[in-house]
Amino acid sequence: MNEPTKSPNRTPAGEALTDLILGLFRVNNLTLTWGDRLVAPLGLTSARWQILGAIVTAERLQPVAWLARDLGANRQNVQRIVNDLATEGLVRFEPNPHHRRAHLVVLTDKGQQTYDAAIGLYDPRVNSLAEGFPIEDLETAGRVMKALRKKFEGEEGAEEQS
Amino acid sequence: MNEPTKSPNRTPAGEALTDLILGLFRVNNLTLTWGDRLVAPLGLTSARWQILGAIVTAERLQPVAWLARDLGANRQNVQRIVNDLATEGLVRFEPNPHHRRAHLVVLTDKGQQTYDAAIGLYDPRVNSLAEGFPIEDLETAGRVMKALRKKFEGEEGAEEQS
DNA sequence: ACGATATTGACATTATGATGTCAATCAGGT
DNA sequence: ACCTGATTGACATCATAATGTCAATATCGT
Repeated sequence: MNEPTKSPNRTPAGEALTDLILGLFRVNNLTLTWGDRLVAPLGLTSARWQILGAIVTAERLQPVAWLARDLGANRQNVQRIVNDLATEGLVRFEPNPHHRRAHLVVLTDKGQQTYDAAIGLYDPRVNSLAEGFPIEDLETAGRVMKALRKKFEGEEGAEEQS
Repeated sequence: MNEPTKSPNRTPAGEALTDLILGLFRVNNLTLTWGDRLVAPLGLTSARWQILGAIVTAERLQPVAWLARDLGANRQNVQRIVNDLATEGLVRFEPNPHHRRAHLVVLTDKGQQTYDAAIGLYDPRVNSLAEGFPIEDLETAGRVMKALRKKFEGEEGAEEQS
């Protein structure tokens, strides 16, 4: 349809990556609003749902700051959302043996049920969304994301001053 | 490292897409902050840069609302940013032969120079970021994004009431 | 045990994005 | 020419994300 962004001193791979990034921005936004609508009946949002997911998939109980790092999100925003979730009874705090202030975040029964309900809504939708894609393509795209993430996070870590 | 989100009634393709989406969220955020830092010396942000890009790559001059739709962004926010850019002399408005209020957005010389400078900073960085990737993988990932976008936008269009 | 550094939650502020409304304007049909 | 509906920019409001600061606490080295 259109040749979005041409540039003389860009390698073919750089061109392909640029195209990928621009597409990625769009899909990110579309996915978020899609997710928002999907779980809105449960009183969730994409952000809340993501945080619940981080709690569920973590191998051990974690304080808020660790969840934030897992998600690559801001500590303060995660804190705010977790506090909201606690107010609504989806999560609660447990004492942390290793830290007096940094309480551990746990799903309540209601939180677990809500999360399960979200997954229940999500699964059939993502299945149908994935239909028609060669699974290797989805996996390739996933691997590219993981590799890009590593590269970015590597660059960030390399910020040092003499 | 970990098997993020398992679920019994999810197809293998759905599982792969889920993995892709979760990775996509992260890479989106990382890319945006990466871009913000990159063009900050020019007084730009990722968002401003994207809008300048939309103006540049559009085949014809467009009013703000069209740019917003091109970007898949909110009309009002794009309007606000474009107004800011106009205040700073990066873009200006030209009369629209077909509409008295919907002025056309044009890059000023300063705007063009700023955009070129951004590209000048970006190209070498994206080239090195793309190094090590098989170009077919990047292209596959790009195609997946485009296809997903189409699916989402197709779903949205199908919202009708009797 | 002590001191230096890092982490954490609370709080405050700002920046950005999302949503709703309104009047002006335009396009299409009659 | 008129009416209807859609588009557009302006404005207002709210929700969310980002950033900075602080005191409490923990960790590490000595």
